[in-house]
Amino acid sequence: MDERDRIQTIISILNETYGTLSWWDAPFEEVAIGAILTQQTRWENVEAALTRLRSAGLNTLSAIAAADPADLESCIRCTGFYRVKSARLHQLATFFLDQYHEMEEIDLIPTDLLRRSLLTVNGVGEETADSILCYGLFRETFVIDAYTRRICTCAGVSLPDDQLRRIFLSALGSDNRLLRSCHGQIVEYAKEYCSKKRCQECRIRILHE
DNA sequence: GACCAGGTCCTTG
DNA sequence: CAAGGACATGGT
Repeated sequence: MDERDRIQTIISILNETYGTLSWWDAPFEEVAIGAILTQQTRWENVEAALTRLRSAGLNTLSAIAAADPADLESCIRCTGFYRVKSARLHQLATFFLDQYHEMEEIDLIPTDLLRRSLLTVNGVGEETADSILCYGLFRETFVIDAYTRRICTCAGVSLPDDQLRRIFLSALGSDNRLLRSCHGQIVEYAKEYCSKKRCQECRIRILHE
């Protein structure tokens, strides 16, 4: 059983377990903000920060670009790394506002070009870029994060991120709905079955044989 | 009180 | 280039 087969099997097990998932359904700007805030951070803490940002009227890119850093920091403190993240939010916001004036302009940019462009923003790495592209802009890409790696390792697949991404993409096809569903399934499954203590119940582990 | 969380950047060897 | 550290709060 090669890497590709194992990943195909992972996908089948996830589909049997959850069916198609609707996951991280949020407006583009909140996806972009959340993608930065969730770096190395539990989602519950990100939710709390998003709530604070909304109350403060700082849940849009233009508001963030114009905000006093201290205000931004106080809203996102609960996500940790708040000084770094405040700077990253500001950089991402000004990137979008400087480069594109309307969403229609963004929609015209091919995905790989937009991806490379996002990666030039300080504070935006591969995972953050793919999250914004996949969940915020409905593009054809796939998110490789700690959960994806953990599940793959469980299945006996250890490959560099870029190869994992290629294999998942070719296995899943170009439907954005399926791409986001699969990554959502991975997160749900990893949280439920691949935590430190109960990795025994993980069906994906069987692929080791 | 240690240890980890849906990363990324910068500095060293 | 690989490895190691910094960034920081909140939950187990």
